Parts: sequence; C-alpha cells; structure tokens
Amino acid sequence: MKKLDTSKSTKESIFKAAVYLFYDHGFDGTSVRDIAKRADVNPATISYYFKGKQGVLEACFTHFFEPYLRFLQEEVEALNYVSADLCLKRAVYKILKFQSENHQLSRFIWREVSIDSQVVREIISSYLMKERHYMKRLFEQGMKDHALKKQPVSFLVIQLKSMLTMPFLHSQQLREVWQMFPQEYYFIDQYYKNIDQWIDLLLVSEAKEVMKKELII
Amino acid sequence: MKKLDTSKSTKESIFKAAVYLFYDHGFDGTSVRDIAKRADVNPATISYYFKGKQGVLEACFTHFFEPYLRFLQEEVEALNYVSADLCLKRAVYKILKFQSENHQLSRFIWREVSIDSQVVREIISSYLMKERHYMKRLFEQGMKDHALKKQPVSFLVIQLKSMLTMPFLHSQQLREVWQMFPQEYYFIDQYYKNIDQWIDLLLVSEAKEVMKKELII
Amino acid sequence: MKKLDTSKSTKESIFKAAVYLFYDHGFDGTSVRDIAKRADVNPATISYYFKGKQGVLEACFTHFFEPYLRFLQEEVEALNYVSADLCLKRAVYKILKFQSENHQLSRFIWREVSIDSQVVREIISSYLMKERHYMKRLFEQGMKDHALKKQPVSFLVIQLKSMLTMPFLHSQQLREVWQMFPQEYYFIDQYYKNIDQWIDLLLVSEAKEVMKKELII
Amino acid sequence: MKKLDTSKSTKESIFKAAVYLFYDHGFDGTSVRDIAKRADVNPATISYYFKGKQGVLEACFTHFFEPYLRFLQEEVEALNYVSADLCLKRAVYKILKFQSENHQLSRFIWREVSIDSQVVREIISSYLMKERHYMKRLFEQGMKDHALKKQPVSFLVIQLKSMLTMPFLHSQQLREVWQMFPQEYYFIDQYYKNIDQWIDLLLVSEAKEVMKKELII
DNA sequence: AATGAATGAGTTTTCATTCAT
DNA sequence: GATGAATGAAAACTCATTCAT
Repeated sequence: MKKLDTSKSTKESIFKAAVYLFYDHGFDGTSVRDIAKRADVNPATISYYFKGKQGVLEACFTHFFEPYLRFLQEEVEALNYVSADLCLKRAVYKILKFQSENHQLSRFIWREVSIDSQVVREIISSYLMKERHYMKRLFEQGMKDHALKKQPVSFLVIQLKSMLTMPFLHSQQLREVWQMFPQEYYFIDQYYKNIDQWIDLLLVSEAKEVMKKELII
Repeated sequence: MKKLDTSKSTKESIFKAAVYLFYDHGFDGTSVRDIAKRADVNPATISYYFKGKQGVLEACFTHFFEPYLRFLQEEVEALNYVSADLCLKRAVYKILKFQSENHQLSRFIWREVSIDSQVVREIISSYLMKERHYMKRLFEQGMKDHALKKQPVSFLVIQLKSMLTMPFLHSQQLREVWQMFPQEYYFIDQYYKNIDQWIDLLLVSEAKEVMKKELII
Repeated sequence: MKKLDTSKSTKESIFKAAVYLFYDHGFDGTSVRDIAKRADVNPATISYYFKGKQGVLEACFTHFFEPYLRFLQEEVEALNYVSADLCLKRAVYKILKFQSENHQLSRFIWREVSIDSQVVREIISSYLMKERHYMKRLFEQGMKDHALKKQPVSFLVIQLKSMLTMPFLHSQQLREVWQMFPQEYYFIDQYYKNIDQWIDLLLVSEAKEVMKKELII
Repeated sequence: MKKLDTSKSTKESIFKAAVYLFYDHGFDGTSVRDIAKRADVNPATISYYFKGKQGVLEACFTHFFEPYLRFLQEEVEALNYVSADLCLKRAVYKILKFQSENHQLSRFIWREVSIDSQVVREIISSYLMKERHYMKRLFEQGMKDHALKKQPVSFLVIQLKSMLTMPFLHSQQLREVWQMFPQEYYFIDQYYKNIDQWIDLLLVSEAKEVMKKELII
C-alpha cells in the first residue's frame, strides 16, 4: 500500500494531481478526496501540506502567475534596449510557450479567474493589476516610440489577451471540434505566426513606415 | 404562504436566479438552495420544474445556443445573396449584441464549456459541431468568391472566436481592471469596430483588390 | 392525455397499481408517485380517493383479510355438520385457491405483516386474533370429536400457517430457484395434496382409527 | 466529543443497530439517521464504514448466509459417513438454532428476500442457488440410499423451508398471538420435535422399513 | 511525515400531502 | 371527479477538515 518510489515528493504529486483534476472538472467540481485518490495519498495529507483545499488553489495561482508576470516584466525592462514591437512579440511568444508547456494549469487558471469567488479574487486581483501595468507599458512605450500605431490601448490589450488565452482555455474544444492541439509544440509556432501577423497589420506596419519616413527626413 | 404576485412565472424566475448565480459562482459553486433562495421558492420547486439541477443547466445551454446558432445560420443562408465578408461581419455584430444583452448567460456558458463534465459535453458537442459547420461555411464561401483572402480557416476561426467570447467570459476582469463594460450598448459598437478592422486587414483587403483587378480585366 | 376508457373506475385502477407495486417493492419501497404513474393518474388523485398512502394500505388489508377470514368462518360454522378434518382440509383448499388467485396481494400482505410499523399492527392485530380464534376452533373441535389426534395446537397451527403462506410469500424464489409457479392453478392442486398428506399423517390417521374403534364398540 | 469507550468497535455497533432496526421496520422503513442515532454515531460514519446504506444491507446478507450455507454444506459432506435422514435432521437443528440465536437478523433476511429490489436479488440469487443445491443433495442422496421415501423433492423442500423460516419471519405474530417465543432456547427444542416428526412421517418411516426388509433379506 | 477514524455542515433529491381550481 | 402547482420535511450522501497517533 505504501508508495515505493517517493522520489517525487508527496507535495509535488499532490499538486500535479490537483492541477489535472482542476483542469478537467474545475475547482468546485473537484474534491480533496479525488485529489488524494489520484495522488495516492490520504486526504489528510493534503491538509497537512497545503493547509486545506484553498491552499492548493493558491499554490496553483502562484505557479502560474509568477512565471507569467516575469515574462512580461522581462520584456518591459527590455523596452530600454529593444524596439517595442519586438518586445511585444517576444512576450507573446514566451507566454504562448509557457502556456503550452503548462496547458492544464493554464486552462484551469483562466477559467477560474472568471469566477466570482471572493477568495479567488483576493488572490488574483494583484496579479491582474500587475499584468495590466506591464501590458500597458508594452503598448504605450511602443506608441511613444512610433514603433506602434497610435490607438486606444484597452481594446488592443483585450484582443491580444483573448488570443493568448483562448486556445488554452478552450483547448478541449479545439481538440475535439477543430482537431488542433494546443499542447503540441508545433501548434504554438503556427499560432504565434497568426498573432504576429495581427500585430504587424493592426499595430506596426504603418507606424514603422511613419518612422521610416521620419528617419528619412 | 402562497405567492401573491406570480406575474412572472415561477419557472422563469428560477431560471433567472440560476443564470445569475451560475454566472457569478459557476455551476458547481452554486447550490440548488442558493437558487431557490434567490428565486424565493422552495428548493423542491426547482426539481419540480427542471427535474433537478442538471435540468437547469440544460435549459441554460438551450437558451444560449439556440439563438446563437440561429444568427450564424441566417448569415450562412444569406451567403447566396450577399457578399461573404458582409455576412461574416453581420454575424459578428449579431453575436456581440446577443451576448451583450445576455452577458451573464454568455459568461457562464463559455466558462462551463471548458469543463470536462461528461454530461455537459454530451449536451454541448452537437451545438459546437453546428457552430463549426456554419463558421467554416462563412469563411470558405468567402474565399471561394474571392471576397476573403485565401488562408487556412481553422486559425482564423479560433482567433475570431477568441475575440467574440473573451470580453464576456472575462467581463469582470474587464470591468475591474480595464474599466470596460461589455454589457453596455456602446461597448459592443466600439468593440465591433475592432473586429471589423481585424476582418478587413487580415481577410478582406487583398481579396477585394484582387477581385477589383479581375473585374477590370 | 385523458383516459378514454374509464370503464374500470379510477379508484380500482389505483388499487391495482398499488397492489402490484407493493408486491414488488414493498410498502415503504413504493411511492405514491410510482402508484400514480402506473395507474396513469395524478398523485393528488390517490389522496383524493384513499386519503393518503396509509389509506391504500388499509384497503389492501381489508381486501385480503375479509375473504380470508370468511373462509375460515364458513368452515368453523360447518363444524356442526361436517367432520373437523374435512372442514380443515376445505379451509386449507379455499385459502390456497384464494391466495393463488390473489398472489400479488398475498405476498405483500404476509410480508408486511412481519413489519413492526405501529400503524400496520393496529390494523392487523384484530384480524390475526380472529384468525387465531377460527384456527383453534378448527383444531380443537376436531380433537374433541376425535377426528384429530390430540396434541398441542399451537405448534400445529404454526406449521400449517407456514405451509399456507410460504409459497406465496416467497413466490419469486419458488419461480426462479425451484421452477414452481404458485399463481398457476395446477400448483395449488399439487401443493394441496402435500398439505393433505401432512394433515392425514400428523393429525388424522390415528384419530380416525381411534374413532373407528370407538364406533365399532 | 470523542467516544471514550470504543470497546465494541464502531463498525460492529453500527451493524447491530442496523440489524435491530431492519428487523423491526424493514430496510426501506429504516433511515441511516435512525441507525446512526441508535448506534450513537454520526450518520456520516455509516457511509464511512459501509459505503452507504446498501453496504449495510450487503453485510447483513453475508452475516446470515455464510453460516447458514456452511451448516448445509457440512451435512452434505457428512452424507458420505452418516445416513441421510440423520444428516437432514442435524441440518434442520443447526439452522433452527442459528436462527434462534440470530432471530432479528433471520426475520429481516427472510422478509427482505421477498422484495424485488434489483440490488437485493443480485446479492441473494447466488446464495439461494447454493441453498437449492445442498437441499436437493440432502434429499436425493437420502432417497438413493433408501433412507428417505421416494417422492418429488421440490414440494418437500418448499414445505421444509416454510417450517424453517416461518417462526422467525413471523416471530412477532407468534409472540403476540400465539404466546410462543422463537428466540427462547426451549422453543427450538420443541419446534424441532415437530419437524422431526414431519420428517419421520412423510419421509423416513416407510423408507426405513423398506430398508429393514431389504436388510433382512 | 503521514494517516485512519470520525464528524458537522451542507449537498441534491424525493416524498406525501395540500390547496385552489 | 380530478388535477397542476407548490411545499415542508426528510431522505441518502458527500465534503473538507480535525485530531490522536
């Protein structure tokens, strides 16, 4: 009955089990006993390590948002040395790759974000405010530098965020209805190209031309 | 003990209460008792009318997908008389408007669609297959008529669907983080322009030019 | 939706449905809605006619015990004119036949009799006291007349009652395990012979011989 | 809040409480809350140990049929060394004694056996088939050895089973109407004599006589 | 470090019944 | 005579958590 191979720490295996089940059935649709069974541990062990179901949820958010925000932050910092459109594109690519590599966690996070549980919101709101800050910087700096076409930022960010999250949020729909597989490495390469094109068409092209003209003069 | 004002039918008021609570807390996060309390009826009444919590869920899906698919179907049928890019845009507008008017239901639906409850999927899959069919028709007919630029359809549909659903799915994030209000009538007008622009840039422009050239010759 | 043929009164069809379901699933295992569905009436109708589930139960007991006790009573009265062993045998036969013709009701009654519901017992106890009275008379008169061998009555009655009720109480077991069919007319003929033999061997034979001797002298 | 005296294991005390209540009110007439209250535990504890009300029922069947069938099996095996009529009688006595010592369980079992719950039947049918097998062996071997009179087995078994179960099934009727007490040790001794007599008269006597004659010759 | 026993609170659903019509 | 709407009560069960070990 005892686990023979405890190479992977108990805590980690609980986390993995939780992510998988949250991904499939949602937070409210998953019971600690489900997690315990899948991780092959006693339910009490989960409370022991995570101090309750809530704690597992918080761990999930941390595991997602910390890398996610780091990618944005890196590119915002790079704005000082690299043109904004490039930074934006690199951020997009990193985020797509990260989500693809953690597609279960991603789907779960973006779904749960849309639930009005008071607890979730307390955890999340600061993350989202940071995201907003970085996103805005990326776009606004670009416009200031004429790397990006001037236009209201909000709608653009919404559109971009839509495209960044949707394939992972509705991954199963993509798989079953559209035969696309967001967790495969080649998917993000292709999908990235589409967003790249979107950035070029809506944001960059004219701006760059304007910039070129200005440079000529 | 009896209700005096049964102007709005009991069944309807249960449905409304359910939609609101599902929208806020998700299906699994909402109890029958919550719904009953909000609709000011006895919990048993819900089973009486909907034959269980499940039944309420099914009613939600029906209420959403039946109009939703009708809009798509209408425009697919219009393809015979009207240019594809226009049909596409009209479908987009109708869907945005419908979702805006039913933003609670919309958010809930698109969130729940991403949950792997076996029951949900049985209900949903046929709806989604129909959606796929109509969407493909709209794009492919357009390309055949040279109204739309030739390119792989799947990624376009995914992008479009992203943009159509996301503002409603993450409405609360939009409100709290971005001060945008998807349920307001002016939002969709503005947001529609962005998608319109996306269609023009990514899909139409060149195709129409090609068409013009062909017409000249 | 309305019943076309109301030839058989609603009340009767409710009763029939109830007997069938009680027979199969027991009183507590049957809901008024089950009965209503089977009788194709509204559940309220049952309360209307029988004044509640309880009332249906009482009707069942009446329908069973009134004929049942009448058969016993008839033979007790016949004791004045006919020899006791014959009366006993005739009672046995009548009861077997009656139960065979009402095997569903019989099974249900004998099962329910063994349940300590306070309500059931109030209804039943007077019936059972009457049964005891008649049974004792049948045996004791027989012994007084030397038609039956003298011996403690109680055990005999218990044995007889066992044999009278068991095939109907465990009818389904008889069917499935022993391929015997207590509701078929030929079954009771055969089964009667066995009880007849039992009566002859345990009760009559010696007594009759004694009687014969007495008559001779 | 914790129980101080867990001398009798919790599981066992739940089982005892359940048997008592099932005996009195039947399975469907007993709620888990009733059991929990009687066993002085939390209702959830019952699901914890028995995995639901159903599980308690199954435990009851096991506790009854395993010894019951063992007694039969023992005597069937003894057929090789001991005359069939003796084996039969010993089986009868063992079963009577066992039922007397477990009269609550016995009554409940024989009553519930007569209910057409699909679940009950799945559990039971294999037990009953085994019972049939042993019973037939006991009778048929006896007839082959001329220890028992030749005659159709089925009816005999039915009669025997009737007499074996009835006093326990209708124990309360026996007590209240006939002032007999099947759970008292002296009852089974007396009752056994009656069955013994039945066996001798219907089955053995002639056969033994035949056998004696054969031995003489 | 990890668990088995046990629970209080809460889940959905079913039940028998009532009452206006 | 018969019913549809509605319900209070109770059913079985599940849940996250605790605590002694």
